[in-house]
Amino acid sequence: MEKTYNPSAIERAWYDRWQAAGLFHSDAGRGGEPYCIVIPPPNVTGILHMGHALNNTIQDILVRWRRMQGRNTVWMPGTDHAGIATQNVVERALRAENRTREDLGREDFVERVWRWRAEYGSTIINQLKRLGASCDWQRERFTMDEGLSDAVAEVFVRLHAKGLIYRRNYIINWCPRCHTALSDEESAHAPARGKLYYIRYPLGASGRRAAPPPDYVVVATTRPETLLGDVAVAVNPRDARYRDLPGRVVTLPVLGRALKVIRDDFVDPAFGTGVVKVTPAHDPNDFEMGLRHGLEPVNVMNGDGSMNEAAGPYAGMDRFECRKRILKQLEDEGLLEKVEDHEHAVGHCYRCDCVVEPRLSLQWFVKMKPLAAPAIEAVKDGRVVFVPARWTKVYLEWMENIRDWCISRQIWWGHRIPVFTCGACGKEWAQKGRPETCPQCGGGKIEQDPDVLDTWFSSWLWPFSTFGWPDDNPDLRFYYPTHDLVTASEIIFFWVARMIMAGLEFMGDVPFRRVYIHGTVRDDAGLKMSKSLGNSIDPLTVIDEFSADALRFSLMMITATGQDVFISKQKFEIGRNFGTKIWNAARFMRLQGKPAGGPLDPARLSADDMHIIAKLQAAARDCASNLERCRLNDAAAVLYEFVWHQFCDWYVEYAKDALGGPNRDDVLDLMDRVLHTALRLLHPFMPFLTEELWHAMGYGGADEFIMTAPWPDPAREDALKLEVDAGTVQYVEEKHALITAVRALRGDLGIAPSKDIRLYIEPRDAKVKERLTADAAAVGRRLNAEIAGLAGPRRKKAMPSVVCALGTVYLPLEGVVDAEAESRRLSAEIEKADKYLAGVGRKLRSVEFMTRAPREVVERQKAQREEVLERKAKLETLLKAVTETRRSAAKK
RNA sequence: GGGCGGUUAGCUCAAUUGGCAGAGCGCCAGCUUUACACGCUGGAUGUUACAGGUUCGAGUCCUGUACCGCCCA
Repeated sequence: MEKTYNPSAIERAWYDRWQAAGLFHSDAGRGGEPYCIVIPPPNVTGILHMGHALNNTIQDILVRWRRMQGRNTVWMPGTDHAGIATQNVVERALRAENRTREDLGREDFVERVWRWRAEYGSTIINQLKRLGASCDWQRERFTMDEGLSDAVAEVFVRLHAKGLIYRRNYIINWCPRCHTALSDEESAHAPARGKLYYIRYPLGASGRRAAPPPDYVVVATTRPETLLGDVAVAVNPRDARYRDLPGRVVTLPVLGRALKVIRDDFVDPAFGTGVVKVTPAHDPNDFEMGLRHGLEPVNVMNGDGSMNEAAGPYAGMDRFECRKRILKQLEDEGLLEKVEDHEHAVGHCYRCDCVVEPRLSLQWFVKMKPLAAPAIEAVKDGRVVFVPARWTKVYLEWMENIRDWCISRQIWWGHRIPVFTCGACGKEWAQKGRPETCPQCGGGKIEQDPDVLDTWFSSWLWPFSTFGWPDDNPDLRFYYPTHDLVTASEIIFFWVARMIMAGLEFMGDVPFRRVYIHGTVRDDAGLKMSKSLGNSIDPLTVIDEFSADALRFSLMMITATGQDVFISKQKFEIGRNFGTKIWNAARFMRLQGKPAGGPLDPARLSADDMHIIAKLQAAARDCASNLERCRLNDAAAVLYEFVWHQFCDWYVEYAKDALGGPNRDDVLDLMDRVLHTALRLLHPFMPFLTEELWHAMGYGGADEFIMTAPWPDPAREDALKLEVDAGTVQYVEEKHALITAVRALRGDLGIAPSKDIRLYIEPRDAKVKERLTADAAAVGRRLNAEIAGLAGPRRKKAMPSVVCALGTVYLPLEGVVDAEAESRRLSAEIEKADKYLAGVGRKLRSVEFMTRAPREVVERQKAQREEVLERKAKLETLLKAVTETRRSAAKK
């Protein structure tokens, strides 16, 4: 075995062997208790980033743990077709050839996307394999697969039949670059520093005499180019300033159109001047206002963000250029009163970050309220649980204010909307598959709706479409509902909420029982990692540099449950160093030879043996309970503490002595049992290293794997079920404290670590004396000292000493003692004790504390006071000896 | 504007039901100690953001303030 673990070749080899042995595959026919996770399908155009690494490490840990527990475990993998993103990628490639998708035509373009997918679509899947993800790859699905497409059509037809899908001319979010409608969720609001333009709209003729100057009203807007689509101006009915305005007519600048003045509660008198322009085709609120007042919208923009014929002189111009020109014209005509800085939220396309344009168009929608109601219930009554629980509120808030879902997209890559129109009779209907003839008139000239569906319209079916729905089949019955869903908060509305709705609607049951929402990966400065910021750390680079195990373990150590995680390269040293530590502990054991084996004989166990067994039991228990609660960082920390600090720092060091004595075989055996158990506890976190060591240590045959070894079970394993005496454990802890204290004293006194010294221990009582007698040699070696006596020194004159729980330790260092320093040290200790006693004394003298605090708390305080009093007395005795020594020295 | 989260050691974060605040990293000192310098030993470091309140007792519960972040409108 090498001095340091060399992971790269080893990791690839084990992953291949696991796959070859079929260990990732689950078969419903095998029965048992299922455990199922469906992967949040990564975008087929995606490459692995730290968010994926975190998300999938968590899932893999849960899955590997359940698999070892014997559950029939499946982790369903796959990718989604990412309609807009994938289309963009392929269009970009076409552009390089100076071609457009229109040049190719719809059929050839879609064919071209499939070819792209065949070539590049498995990049992220292969990267997940490098991470160690134990997905059931035989089941890998893609949202455009035949089966999943069938599920999409089935769902559309069912909802359409129920009246839950409708088509409507409505204001939606339009991305002028991707050239399609977006759902509200896909338009991400980002604060933008814009301007607020105050524009004069001349007052026109009304029934009455013209008003005295000024003969205009001032309207404030952030988007002056949309004034071309104005059909009215509005004021709040309670706004006293404009009581006389409604009923009059104003003239739209630039185009000279006559506009009504309407009164509407929506208008905020505090915004701008209190007079707003009403542009129903280009603003959602104006659209609603338009409906209330029967105004005919005027659409002034094309799908690509250029102005259309309704924009008059500005037709054909880009929207931002148009803004500039209009402002120039207004200024020239003296209609631009002023311009203010104005910060406001602007929608951006979540795929291309382009500024989203609210646009009136004919789109398909899903009516959400009826679907939301049961999904709200499912979370309220605990059928679906969020971890951490605070997300419940976020979910419910959104669900209770849910708006209809715009599902049509004006792109080509995706599931085509299964709605058909007869060219002969005009009949429109939804159905699966391609109809030959019109069901009404029998005509054969049939047109399919050109639009495709939102990608999330297939993702929301993922927990059951991947198992073959709508066909009723054994897999679906066995694995559904799944157990845990692991995802990030960004996706709660997009995906989690919709899956719960779909599961209840189409399966009649929730899609999963628990949703674990983990944090966002950020860089060291707290910024979200993103390609555009250039602050991302590539997980593959980390794997190359530190190993997948190091990446996984480090991520878990630093990611507090549900909190955001701050990452720098340096953080991955945690996992790498830990891996090397384990590797070397195992290497040490191997150098010592193999144990004989056989059952554990409690009669042959020393106090240290008992102690490490107790710690192992606690680690196994705490690890499992933390995994149970999704507290993966706590589980990782428990294992780190146990392996490094309990096992390596204390037990292996103890073993170094015991190996030279009569208990050699017992110690070899126990170290082996501990490592054997610890490796299994660690396997979900560090699958590769543990598998490698499992075989290197000979814990399984060539065709056996730690991956499928049983999870440590306290009911079945010798060391785990052994009952350990609490007094023995306490004794060892106190012994460790004594060793640490004496080491510190040596350090204080500047005694070189290599210098052999003698020391006396005056034990607390006979029982401790008996135990220390057996341990004297071992304690001495830990301190590089000889225990010269266990009755205290013969002459109690001044010498460096330290008071411990087990007793007082004396270092007889004739002539070396600096009496003054020793006196200072002891005084400081006494002072500390006094400070503590003062605090406790206050409490114990307080009538309120004594009468109101629970009895155990009072008892604990009393016991602690006794302990500290005793310690103080010992310290005082020591100080007295030092003082006497100093006095006699002074006399000389 | 509404909601949520956060503010604890130099940094990143812990702290079960309220009971004298911990870890990792970093820092300082020492170390060829029978695996490990990706290591070993020891050490220092806190007005728990601020102001009130409840309580025998508050990092923890309540109210308010400030700042940071996220989500929604």
